[in-house]
Amino acid sequence: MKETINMTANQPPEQRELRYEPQRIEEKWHARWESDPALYAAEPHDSKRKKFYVLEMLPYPSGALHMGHVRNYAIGDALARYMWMNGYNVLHPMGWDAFGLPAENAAIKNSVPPKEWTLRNVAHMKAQMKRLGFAYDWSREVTTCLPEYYKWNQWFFLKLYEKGLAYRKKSKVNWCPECATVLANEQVLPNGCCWRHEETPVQQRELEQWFVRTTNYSEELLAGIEKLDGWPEKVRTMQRNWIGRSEGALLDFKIDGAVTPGKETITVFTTRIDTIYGATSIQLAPEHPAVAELIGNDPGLLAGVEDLTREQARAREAGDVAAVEKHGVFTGRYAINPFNQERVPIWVANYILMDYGTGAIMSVPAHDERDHEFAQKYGLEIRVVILPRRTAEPPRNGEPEPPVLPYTEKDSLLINSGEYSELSNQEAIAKMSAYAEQHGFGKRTVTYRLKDWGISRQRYWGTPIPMLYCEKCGVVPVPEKDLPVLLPENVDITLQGGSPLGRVPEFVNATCPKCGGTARRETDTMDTFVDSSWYFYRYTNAKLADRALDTATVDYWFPIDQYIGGVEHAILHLIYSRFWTRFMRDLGIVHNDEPATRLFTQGMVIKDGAKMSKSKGNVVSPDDMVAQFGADSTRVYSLFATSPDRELDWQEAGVEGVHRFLSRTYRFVMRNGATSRAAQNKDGTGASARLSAKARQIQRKLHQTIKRVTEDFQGRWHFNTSVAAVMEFVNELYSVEDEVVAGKFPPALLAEAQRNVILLLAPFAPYLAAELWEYIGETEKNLLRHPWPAYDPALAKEDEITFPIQINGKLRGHVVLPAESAEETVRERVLADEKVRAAIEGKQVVKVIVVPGKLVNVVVK
RNA sequence: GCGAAAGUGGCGGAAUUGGCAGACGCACCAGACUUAGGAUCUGGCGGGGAAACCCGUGGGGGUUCGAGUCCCCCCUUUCGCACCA
Repeated sequence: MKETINMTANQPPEQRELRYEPQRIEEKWHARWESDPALYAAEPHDSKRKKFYVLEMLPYPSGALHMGHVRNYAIGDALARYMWMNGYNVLHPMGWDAFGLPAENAAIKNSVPPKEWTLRNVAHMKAQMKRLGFAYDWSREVTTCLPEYYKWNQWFFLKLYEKGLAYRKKSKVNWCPECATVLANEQVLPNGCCWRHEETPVQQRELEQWFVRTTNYSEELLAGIEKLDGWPEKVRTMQRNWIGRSEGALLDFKIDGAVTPGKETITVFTTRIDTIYGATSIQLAPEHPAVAELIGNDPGLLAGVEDLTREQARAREAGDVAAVEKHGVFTGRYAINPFNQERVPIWVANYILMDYGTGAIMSVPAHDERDHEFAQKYGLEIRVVILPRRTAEPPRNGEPEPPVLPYTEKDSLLINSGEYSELSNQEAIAKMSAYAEQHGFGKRTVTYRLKDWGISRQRYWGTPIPMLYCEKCGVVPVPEKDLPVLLPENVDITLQGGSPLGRVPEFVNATCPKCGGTARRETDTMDTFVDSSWYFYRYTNAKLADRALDTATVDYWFPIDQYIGGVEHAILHLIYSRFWTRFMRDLGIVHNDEPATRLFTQGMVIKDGAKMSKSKGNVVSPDDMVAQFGADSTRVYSLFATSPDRELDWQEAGVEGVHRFLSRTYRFVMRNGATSRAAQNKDGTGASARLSAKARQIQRKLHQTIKRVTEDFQGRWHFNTSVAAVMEFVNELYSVEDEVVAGKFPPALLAEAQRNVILLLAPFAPYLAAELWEYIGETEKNLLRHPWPAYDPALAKEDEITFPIQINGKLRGHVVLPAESAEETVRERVLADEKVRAAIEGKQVVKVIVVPGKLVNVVVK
């Protein structure tokens, strides 16, 4: 007999208690957990236990958590709790990426000081996180906008400067008019727009800025990617592309005819020196310095080049650079190919970029698609100089033109290349490079796409760059003892007129520490990506006052065992962090090369097929979900809807479904937990011989469930199937509830089943788990200190197997046999089966395929 | 254009090694209990067919006793890269 659950208030109290009320349960436990801050604290670094550092990317305190955050933290929290239960000393911290533009924009709009606005948001979001039940060690909280943190940004900057890794230069920089500040290359989207303002094209400005020499580590950052086998291949590829290494040679072409002394040559960069006999022109970027020299004052040519410059700029803004039609202007001048002394025309073309290589190329139309397109358009000669060995024959007249291919295969062969003909492409590159070096017109080189990191920002809400400009001594660093350079408060923030700090005389006017004379303070602040490049080290000892970090503590915790965040940081944050780790290693304060051994990038949360956004009106607020269904349901749904690496389409009905499942679990334990409590004998596993078939089935299913959930944690993190497995088991428990109520079910097994359901749910639904754990009378109050359940493979094993029987590969029936049946027995039993005999009547059995434990296929003719 | 991932019921998704396609959940349908049901419980639920059966994992070929899974060709979607010389 089943009890009826009634929602109305006039029901007997014992029935009302069966109603799952997440608000009541979660508020109760929330209060208890609040009063015990040590609950989720990691042990100190001299702990003998094995450590596990699980980290989720710290949020920007924009005002409120969104579902993407919830999902990210639900994944990390499940893992952290699982590792705790597996006996690890777990570090699971959280902090705030608290400097940045939105605070300033809010200040302008609502006249709230950025600090106030930020800290208020931090307080609110922290409360949200706690309400969601995430198990963070708040004693290690890091807030990057506080002097106790940014002081160390400044200290690191001084070290960068000291080591020659920070320098100041005037150069063209990316300027976002909307942000009213400079952006690093990494912060410009592929379409040439700002990473924050996805539709605002970035402009170029000439400014004097601080740069960090990330390129000193280009080679190492690239090589290191190979060892990061715990990172998604996608992220590794993106980083490889971003660093963009290419090996090649610089070659000087002499300009034919009269030129200004000192400007006699044009240097090209090529990765294919072996094709130089096929070079039939030189192509310059419109902004190449030699252009003025070559075209002089010719008004037609000047106008032509101007057009090319404009086309390039327009293409960059349109974001579809490769699709722009190639276009060029012949300068009327020639250069000399240093290998065969041939005169080749010099052109200016819109497809040549000034900021890669040297801004000049040798054009080989037969072996480069772009050059080919250009040459065809302007009727330039296309000369084949390399072919695969098998077809190493020049094309004859009347034959179709050979395909334009780069031909880099080992068995390729040069033709029409003087003394280098008959060499393979690799041999030719080696010999020709050596020849060029010997004769002083070229050298081997490696080019990278990665540029130095421009970190100056003309904004207020960031770390002040600790530098002074003295009239006498020039650039002078702030002495370490004077750190931090405090960010002044009550600053008038506008988007006009450069850095807001420049308008604060008390800040700007300083004394030179070298000569005691008057000095001017640097008024730019640091890119906020500096803050996030090393914050995870600070967690290991967040309160340390005299140093950025303690090396011994970092050595214990690092590298991070599992880093979890969005793929949108694949380049920006994750390249800067990798750089910063190496910089700190070379300072001798850390000993790891990489910050994190494993990286997991979770999928986006979308709704109705689109990214959640205010403008689309499809934003789901975590607060609403918690109010309606509770934190546990919200969290479990975010894991159950799909696997964590995939895009998640938020469906409220799905949250309801999860809520229903948790209710069912709650009700089952509330009804039957007392039996459990009474069962003092907790060894439910030993008595299998005496169990009824039904009880044995529950026991088997229990062990299978533990196995499935455990394997999901150890493998692919498909928590959707973990949750499904527990659902199946709870359904199974319901199927024997009649027996349970009638007292016919073994109490020890029932107790074991309920205990393990709670333990299996603990990483996903911590509130419900705590409530039920207490209810069944468990004494170890902190579930995280309770060992993760182990399964017994023998008990998980099926005694009997229902073999699917196929005839010629089509399913025709089933035969139930003991699991251990010998192949021969299976064959006999199957062929003796009535249905099988009927189906093969009058046919010849060719063979019988028995797949042990799986299925049987009878092949007949 | 190049590269990667994906394509399975009305929907979200299961099915690590080739072995019962559609677990689990949502929605839907029927029933039970109810004054009531947006609660709960029971059952059903890929398509066709009265049934036996037949068809079914984007499309087309192939390998195999057996293919969602492996191979070849094509289509679509998403993401990343994109005059990088």
